[in-house]
Parts: sequence; structure tokens; C-alpha cells
Amino acid sequence: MTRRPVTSVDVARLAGVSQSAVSRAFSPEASISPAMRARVLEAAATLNYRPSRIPAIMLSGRSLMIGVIVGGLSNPFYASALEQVAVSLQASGFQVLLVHVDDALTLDAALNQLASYRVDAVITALAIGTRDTAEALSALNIPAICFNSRFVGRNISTITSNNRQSGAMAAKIMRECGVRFPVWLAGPARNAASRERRHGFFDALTDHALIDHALIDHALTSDTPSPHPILELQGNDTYESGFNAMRDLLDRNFRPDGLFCSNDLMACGAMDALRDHGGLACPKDVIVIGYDNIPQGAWHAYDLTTFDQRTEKLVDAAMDILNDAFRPGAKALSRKIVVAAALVVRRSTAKAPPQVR
Amino acid sequence: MTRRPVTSVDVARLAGVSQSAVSRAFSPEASISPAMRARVLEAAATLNYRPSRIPAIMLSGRSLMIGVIVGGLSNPFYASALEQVAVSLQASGFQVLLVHVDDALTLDAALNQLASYRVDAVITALAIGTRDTAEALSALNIPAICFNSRFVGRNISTITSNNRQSGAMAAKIMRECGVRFPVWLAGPARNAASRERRHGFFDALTDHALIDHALIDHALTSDTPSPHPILELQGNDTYESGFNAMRDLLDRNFRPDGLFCSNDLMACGAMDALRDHGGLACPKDVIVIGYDNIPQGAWHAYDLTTFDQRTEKLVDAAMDILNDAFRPGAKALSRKIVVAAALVVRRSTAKAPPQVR
DNA sequence: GATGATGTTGCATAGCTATGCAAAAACCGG
DNA sequence: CCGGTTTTTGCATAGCTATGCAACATCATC
Repeated sequence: MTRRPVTSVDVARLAGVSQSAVSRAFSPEASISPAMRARVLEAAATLNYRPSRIPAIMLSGRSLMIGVIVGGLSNPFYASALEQVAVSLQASGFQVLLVHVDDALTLDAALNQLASYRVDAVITALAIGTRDTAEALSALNIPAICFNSRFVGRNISTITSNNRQSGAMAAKIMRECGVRFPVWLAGPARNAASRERRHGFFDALTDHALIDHALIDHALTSDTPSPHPILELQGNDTYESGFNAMRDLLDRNFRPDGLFCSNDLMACGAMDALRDHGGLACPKDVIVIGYDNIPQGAWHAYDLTTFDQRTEKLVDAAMDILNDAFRPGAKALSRKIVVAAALVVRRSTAKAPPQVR
Repeated sequence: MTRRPVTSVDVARLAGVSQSAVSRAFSPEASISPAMRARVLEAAATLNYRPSRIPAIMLSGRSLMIGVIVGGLSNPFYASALEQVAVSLQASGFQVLLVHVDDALTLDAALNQLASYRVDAVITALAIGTRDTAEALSALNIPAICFNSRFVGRNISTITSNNRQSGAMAAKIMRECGVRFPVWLAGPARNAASRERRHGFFDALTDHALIDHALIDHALTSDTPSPHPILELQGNDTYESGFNAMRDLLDRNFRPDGLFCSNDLMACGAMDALRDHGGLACPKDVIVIGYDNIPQGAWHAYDLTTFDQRTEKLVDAAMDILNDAFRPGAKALSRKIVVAAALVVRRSTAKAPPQVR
């Protein structure tokens, strides 16, 4: 086994032709006679030769690699999103250079790596919140696409779900179900999407003033941080945080009858706490709404009403941006795209409205 | 915005030094004076220059990229495995070139892509069963590492969980719980790991002859494929397949009291069917054992006893293989490593043995 | 100050493929 | 068979960085 990989010159020598001929044999559009191509391909097969894209990267300035930055693949939503991104990129002839990131520190190093491998663009599903990271992204001077991030900047495009309207929709469901003690289970504070969902939810609920403020205020103990009439719990997007937050609430003898969670993982955790810790039945005693439409939400143990972000549409939008960005003569673009989420109604909100409309 | 990326020559010109100096400024071991380095780095910062690894790939013959082939990220086990592989590879200074594969057809194309990008090695968690794919992998002439695949070949190393012993361990638990009507819920037939688990489970159960054959035989209808005294259900590693298989069994009025599933997703599905469709309580009426230790198995709705494959050990083993393979003067290696799975006992098997020992 | 040792810098080149251009070949019509 | 047209082939080169080597500078030592 020779360590050096087979080169086009090796093939050319074996076939008794020039190196250019070998190159052309592997290029479908090239001008080459069928006889020549056959001869070359035969020699190539003998040596098990495959043309390298590395020199082509230098010449063309296009690596056809897209840097994909991920974090938290333990959330099935992100795992699935990554899968769809990978499939779409491959279908468009791109390669995926994957980078996993834990914190902002790693991100900087990751961006350096991606830059040195000359990726043509970057796609990330991280909640890029800080100005620093956005600027670092901009400085790469290549198209960047962020999912569910609010940040805009030169060369940065964002694709988000219509989080605010979805929040309002959740509020509408609460009203229709006659919810009197609504609870909002928030994701991490730095998550822009979570903040938007909260915004829409709170605004729509308080606007319509269908909440029994007095009762809720009464239920709030002094150390509750939220100044709103809707009870707010703090989570961090994991099942455990949802379970714990709800368990603590139940321990304080608060019995919600409506719960909107910033994502499905927390919703599942909260539902388990409601059932096992509070003895509350869903949807009879409490209705629950999540976000993301992860497969687990459809499992019979949960049967969770949720919002589907339509990842396929998000990903399609990303592909459109890439195509536009690479069109010859294209300028740096920073587009902002919002895709409407689709409400998926399941049993967790199947409560007959107790009051006549 | 100039389309052409900044080059080391640009930096050299601005700093008034040679191109070599720029290169050395970015190479920690290089012989260069602090003054020179500072000057270069300043110019580089001005131009936002980062050295490209592309020419270095050509010169060194090492891309430091590892091709990672995945499929079925909707299984949290694989998503998590990918995450850990990515983290470890990055920590070792490698990049991850990710390829998603649906079927064998795509795999061939994927291998060609990886080869043309000159990845230094390939890691895959696919169940590579056919001889063709293994040969294609071998033909790449680079180290290949397969998780949970039985195939061996030149340059192919395999890392598997000790599936057979785990199966035997599951049988032991069944015996201790006094199970009389055991059921095996299999993964796809082409999944080598699933076959091994079945093997260990069946052997250990029949060896000890603690199963009430007559009763089980009676329960088997004529069209049941399995010739064994243990009832065998066919799944495809998804929640739905587990749910459906169990529901169909219950519809035929069979009431199992012990269930071993080839993976946790199917176990969760089967548990939901047992509860909602058969009215059976776990662990009182039926005990359930899964495989993989996905987070969902720990959720309160399931609380599933399962086998943890110790992904961190599998991944460490993979890193060891890579390091050895890249050691100067190393020969092609095809190692076979087996890592013992760790039994995680939870409530789904918490049944007091009814019979005195 | 001469000598040698050590440290620093620049020059030149390798690495592999795609492609513009020119040369050669093939083909075609008369 | 010949000039012209089209097709095919080979030559030469670009693309960017790391590094061996030589040249040069610096420094210490006697």
C-alpha cells in the first residue's frame, strides 16, 4: 500500500495520454472523443483513481463546502433540522463541513476553522445573540444564514418561524378552552425565538383580558419574578428543566389549567410532572401547547398540540439564499425571511370550551 | 467587496515582508522574531486574513478532514453519537465532513464525494451489511471505522457493543422476574447488532428452559414466522413500528409479561401500546427492556431499563484507531473492538420475583 | 576584531487539476 | 487532392501556502 494517493498523472502514464486528457475524461462537458474517454476511464479504474477536488478549490475559489454549525443535537428538533439541511445541501451539490459548538468561545475557534477551509457559506441554528458573534460571522465575508436568530448584519440572513403570531395563536387556544391560570414556560433568556413567542403570547392574552388577574395575582408568591398576570417559569429547553420547573410550581400548590412551552422537550417534561407530581390530567385539568413538533410530542404518552416550524420550508429558503448569493455578480445579501408555523392540534388541547360563546 | 479572498501575499505586501514571513507568523513552531510576527499579525488583522488550509492539503497529503456518514438522525441515539464523534474529532484537530445517506445507492455517491475531498478517514454508524459496500469502503484506501457493523475488511475496523452478552443479560432479568411469555421485538433484518442481541437473548432463555413452552406454543398462531418458543415481532427501529407491532399482538389477544426490544425507540412505542391498547401496566403486568439508553427512556412516562452502549467509550476507541492509523509508518489496520454495554436499571423491570429461589 | 554559533529572513519550489490556447488530426465538400 | 471547418489532443500555467536551503544579521567568545 503506497501512502501517496493515485494522481491524474499516474493514470495518464498508464493510459499513454496526457494529463489533460484524464481531467477531461472526468468532466462531462469537456471536448473529448469517446474512445479516449473509455481508455482513460479504464486506466483510472485499474488504479482506482478519483479526481481530487482540492486543486480545483484553489483554481475556482469555490470549495462547494458549506459550514454547518450546530449545538444541542440532543434536541430532536435540531437533529432533524441538521438532517434536512444536509440532505438539501448534498442534493444541490454541496458538502457539509460540520462544526459542533458548546459556547461562544468554541464558536470563535470554529469560525476560524471554517474560514481556513474556505467554506463557501455558513449555516447555523444556534441562537446567535451577541453582537460579537454576529460581527465575527460578518467578518468571514461569506454568506451566513441563521435560523431563529434575530441578528442582522452584512452578509447575514435570518430565517425564523413567525414566533410572535404563534404565541398569539397559543393565547387564542387558551381563551377558547377557558383557561384561567395560564403559565408560560420559557426557554433560556438568550434565545431570541423564545422571547418572541412569549411576547406574542403575553400580548394576546392581556389584550383580551380573559385572564382572571385577581386569582393569578393571588397565586403568585412574593418571590415570583414575573411582573405579568401570567405565570412565567424559567427553563432551558430541556426535558428536565420543564419537569423541574413544573414540579416546583406544583409544590407551591399552584394548579395551572393552561401551559404554553417554548419547546416540546420542556412540554413533555412539564406534562410528566403534571401527571406524576400534580395528579393533573391533560387535557381535562390542564391543556398544554408546545413548539417544534418533535416526534416525541406525537407519542401516545403525550399527544401534544404544538407548532410545526416547517423545517422543509426553512431549509428551502436557505437554499434559495445560497443560490442567489452564488449567482455571478451577486452582492452581499442580508435577507430576513419569516415562515409561518403550522399549528398541529392533538389531544393535549382537546378540551371542550366550558363557556358558551 | 472583492470576491477574491485575501491571500498571504497581500498581507506580505502590506507589511513589507516576504510571503514566507506571513506563513511563519501563523505557524507557532516557526523560527521568527517576535517583532516580525507582531508586524505580520497586525497587517493580517487589518486585512482580516486567515491562512488557507487548501494548499497545505496538497502539500502534506493530509486534509485533517474525517468523513462521517450518518443516517437516521431521528433516532436520538445516533444524533447523540454524531455529536460525540464531532466533539472528539474537533478536539483532536480534525474537521467533520458530514454525509447523510438514505440507501446503498446514495452511499456509493457519498463515498465518491468523500474520496474527492481527500478525507483522511471515514467513520460510519450505518449498518453496513452488504459485501459491496464494505468493498467500496476498502477501496477508498483510507482507514474506515464502522460502528455496530459486523463487516471486516482491509482498512475497516469495527467497534461494537457486546450485543450478545447484553441479550443474555436481558434473558437473565426475564428469568429473575419470572417471565413466562417473553417477546423479542427485532430491528430491521439487515441490522447486524439487532441479530446479535436476539441471538444472545434466545440462547440464554432456551438454554435455561425457564420458559413455559407449551403455553407459548399455544399462543402462537399458524402464521407466526418464528420457530422459537419466544415470540418474535418485527420492527424497523422506529417508535411507530414498536407501537404497531405490539398493538397487533395485543389485538390477537396475546398478553406478554416480558418484552425485550432491539432499541429504545421501539420500546417506547411498545410501552405506549401495552398501556393504551392492552391496558397492561409496566412493570406490574409486563416488564420491558430496551437498548441504547436514549434520553427519552429516562422520561417519567417510560422509565425504561435499557443498555447503555457507552458511546464515549466507543468514540474513544475510534479516536485510538485513528491515531494509530495516522502514526507514521503505520500499516493498514482492521481492528475489531467490543465495548461492554452497561445495564441501566429503571422502573420498567422493577418487578419482585414472584417465585422463591 | 575575527570566528563561529545562533537566530532570522527571503528565495524558490512542490503539490495536483482544470482550462485557455495552439497544434494536430479528422472530416467534408468540391 | 486541397482548403476550410470542426473536433480532438497536448502544452503550459494558475492557484496559495509551507518549507528546505542559502543568505544574511546578530551575538558571544576569546
